[in-house]
Amino acid sequence: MMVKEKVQLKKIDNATARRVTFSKRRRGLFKKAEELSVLCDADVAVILFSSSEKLFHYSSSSMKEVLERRSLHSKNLETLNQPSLELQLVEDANYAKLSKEVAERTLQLRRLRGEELQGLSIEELHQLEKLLEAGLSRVVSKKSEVIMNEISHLQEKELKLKEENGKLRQEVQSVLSKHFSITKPLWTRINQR
Amino acid sequence: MMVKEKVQLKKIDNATARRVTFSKRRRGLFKKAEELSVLCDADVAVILFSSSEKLFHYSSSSMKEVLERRSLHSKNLETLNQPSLELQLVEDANYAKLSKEVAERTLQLRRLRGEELQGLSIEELHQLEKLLEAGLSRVVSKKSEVIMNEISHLQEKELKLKEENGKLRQEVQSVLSKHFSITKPLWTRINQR
DNA sequence: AACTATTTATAAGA
DNA sequence: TTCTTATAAATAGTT
Repeated sequence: MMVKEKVQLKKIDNATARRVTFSKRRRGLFKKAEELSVLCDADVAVILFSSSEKLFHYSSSSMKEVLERRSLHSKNLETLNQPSLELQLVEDANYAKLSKEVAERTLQLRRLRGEELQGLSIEELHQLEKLLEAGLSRVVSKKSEVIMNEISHLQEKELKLKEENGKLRQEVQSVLSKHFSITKPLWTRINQR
Repeated sequence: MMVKEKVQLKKIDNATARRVTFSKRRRGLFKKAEELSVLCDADVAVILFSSSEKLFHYSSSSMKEVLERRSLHSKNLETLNQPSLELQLVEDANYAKLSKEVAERTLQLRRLRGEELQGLSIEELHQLEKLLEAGLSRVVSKKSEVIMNEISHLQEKELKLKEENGKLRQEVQSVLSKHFSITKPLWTRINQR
C-alpha cells in the first residue's frame, strides 16, 4: 500500500522498515534543509545519528564556510585543541549516549539484585527470574569447576612435597650415618616432625 | 494563490515573503526532524541562522541538554564559543570516567549472566553466587506478590459479576412471571447458562 | 530502486 | 501572526 493511513508517531518496530524509513526521511530532511537555506538565505546545519550510531550531516554552504573558517582560525591561533562545532556536537552526543547507557545498565544491575522492581509486569519479572536462574547455574558450575581444579592442584603439590621430603630424609640419614653415630630412637624422633 | 506552480529554488526576493516562508519552513523542518528521531530512534540536531543572523535550533532528547548548554553559553557564537583547554580537559576526564563506568557495568552484567567468569577466584565466584541468590529470591517473591494481587483482583471482579448476574436473573424472573406463565423446568434451564 | 495512493507541507490570500 | 485551501511534495507499503 501507499500511506493508507496516518503514520503513528512512535518508533517503528520492524528493524528493516525502520532502516528504510530512516534513509528516505533523512534524504527528505536534508532536502528540506537545503531548500530552506536557498529560499530564505539562511544558514542551516543538520546532524544526526542513526539508531546504529552512524553519523550523517548536512550543512548549507555558508554554514560550512563558517565552521571551516572557525577551525582554521583556531589552528592558526594556537594548538588544535579546539574542535569544530560539528565535531564538538558529535562528542557531546556520544557523551549523552554514554550517560544513557550507564543509567540503563545501572537500572538493570539493580533489578538483577532484586531492587527497583515496582511497576514490572509478571512477564518482565519472569524474564528476570529466568535470567538470574541461568546466571546462577553457570556461576555455580564454574565455581565447582574452579574448586575441583584447586583441590587436584593441591593434591599434586602435596604429593610432590611428600616425595621431596622423603628424598631429603634419606640423604640426611645417609650423610649423617656416615660421619656420626646416631641412635635409632633419635631418627624416629626426627622423622616424626 | 495556493501553490499554483512549482516553487523556484532560488532566494525569495521579497523580504516579507522570505521571512514568512522562513518561519513556516523552519517549523516544518523541525517537525520532520522530530518525526525522524521518534520513528527511527535517531538522534537529530538542527541548527539554523536566519538571514538576519537569528539563531534557532531543534534537538532530539539525547542531544538536547548539550545543544542548549552550548547556545546558552555562547549567545555570541562568533567570539566566545570555544571551551577553554581547561574545561575541555575536565570534559575529557568526565568522558573517560563514563566510559569506564559503562565498561564496568557491562562486565558485571555479563558476569551476572554467567559469562566472562574465567580468571575469577573462588571467593569472587562465591560473592557472585550470593548476589544472584539474593536477587533471585527477591525477584521470585516480588513475582509471587504481583501474581497474588492479580488473582485476588480477578476474584473480586468475578464476585461482582456473579452478583450482578444474580440480580439480573431475579429481575428478569420477576418481570416475566408477572406477565407470562413460565414453567419451573424452563427457569432451571435458563439458570444453568 | 521504482511505483503510487495517500498523507503532509506549504504558498498565497484573507 | 494565524487560518484557509488549492496544489506541490513527501512518503509507506508494495513490487
